[in-house]
Amino acid sequence: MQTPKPLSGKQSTGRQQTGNQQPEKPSRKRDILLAALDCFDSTGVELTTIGDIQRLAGCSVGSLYHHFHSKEGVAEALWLTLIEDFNDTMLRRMKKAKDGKEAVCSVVAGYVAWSVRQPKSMRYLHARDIAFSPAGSARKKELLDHYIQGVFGIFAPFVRAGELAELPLHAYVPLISGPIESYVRRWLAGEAPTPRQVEALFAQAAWNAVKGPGY
Amino acid sequence: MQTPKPLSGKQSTGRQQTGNQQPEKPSRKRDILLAALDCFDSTGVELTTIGDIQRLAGCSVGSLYHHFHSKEGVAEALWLTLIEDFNDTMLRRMKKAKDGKEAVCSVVAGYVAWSVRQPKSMRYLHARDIAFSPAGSARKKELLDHYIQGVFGIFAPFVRAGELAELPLHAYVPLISGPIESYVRRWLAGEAPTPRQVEALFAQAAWNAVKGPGY
DNA sequence: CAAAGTTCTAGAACAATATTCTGGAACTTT
DNA sequence: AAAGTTCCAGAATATTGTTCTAGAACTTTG
Repeated sequence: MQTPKPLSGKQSTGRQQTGNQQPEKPSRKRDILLAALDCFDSTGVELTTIGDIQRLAGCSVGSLYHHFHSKEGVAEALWLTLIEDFNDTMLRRMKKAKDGKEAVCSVVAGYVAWSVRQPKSMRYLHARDIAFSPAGSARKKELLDHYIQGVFGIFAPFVRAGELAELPLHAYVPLISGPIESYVRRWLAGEAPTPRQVEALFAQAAWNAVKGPGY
Repeated sequence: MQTPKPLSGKQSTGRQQTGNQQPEKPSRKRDILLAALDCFDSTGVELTTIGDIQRLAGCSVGSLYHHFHSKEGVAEALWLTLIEDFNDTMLRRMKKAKDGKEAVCSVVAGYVAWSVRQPKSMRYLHARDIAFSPAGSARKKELLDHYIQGVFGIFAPFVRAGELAELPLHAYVPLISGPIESYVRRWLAGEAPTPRQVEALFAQAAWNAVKGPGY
């Protein structure tokens, strides 16, 4: 039902609507990523064929390869797009926190909220083992650094104030989000009930794990 | 350099040593899995070709397809083999614990020890998104149930004794092993120093998260 | 506003890779 | 020791990823 039209008329060949360069609506490129997520989630990246994506996105092979270098390229771009959205959402949420405990809890709550809102995306972020290209790898590092820096900016004051304990730098994230991450992973695999049930419990545990000596 | 020999002589065609049905040494099948782990770890499952595995294992295509149905079949078998070994190792270790705290700490220590001993294996268990066949899926569930049951058998007494808090069933594992799992994942990705440094800290945090009210 | 340039799309041609198939060797069983 | 089974090799085949050519829609420039 996708592209039975011959290349004669002017129906749907070439660009459709491009006048708008606003944040949302590059359309084709986005369609492809969306379709890819669906395919990858249901079939797995390995078993998903270019044809599957192309068919679901309603585009041609050429179009797909114009926007992305390869199948791995699609997988990579999708991962980077999702992680960027996830990071931004989390940071925005953390910034609203008034004290250390609120900040810690916002991480747990944010993680659950984003996962519940887009389970396929979180499953993809979790499960996917991507062979990053040099460029993709650089972009990934860039995003990671930006996120780390943001988190650091938010939490450092609380550590200085003694609200949070002084721990090895790399210990904070696992201590705070490790449990909920682990739980959500199981939930997404169908092995546990909704994370809403344990959200408060895990937030409290996270706070206990990193709170300062006086609290 | 692998198989330049013609099929004339009697050098290396057919079976080599099969007299021993002991736990270790099915040789060919094992060779293939080992080679696959190396390839998958360095190149990623997607980009690894049958030829790569075959070449590294020093076997023919036919042999590979005799033991496994497909490339995904190799990936699946490898995953199941590794998770089984991991589960057994962990259970054996947990069983030695004399009290609740020892049991909890043994999980963290065991997780680190296994990961340090075979980083490639743990990286594969983590990263790999497998499209399980019906049979593989069943086997996976079987292994999971067996493990859960084992863990339950070990921890239940401590819960009854009040050493461990009474929590939602699915909360224990994430609370205990979530943080170290998360940390090890980062370490394996080259984003954090050796887990030995935080092992004690994380064990303590795990204990705090699940210990009973009186402790 | 027309012409040249650019981006985007389509689908056929091509290349790489996964899988099947045939023949035969080594081992096992009777 | 003969029949049956498991295992292995490599060529043949099928599937799927990627490249290529042509042309449509949009953008820019004179």
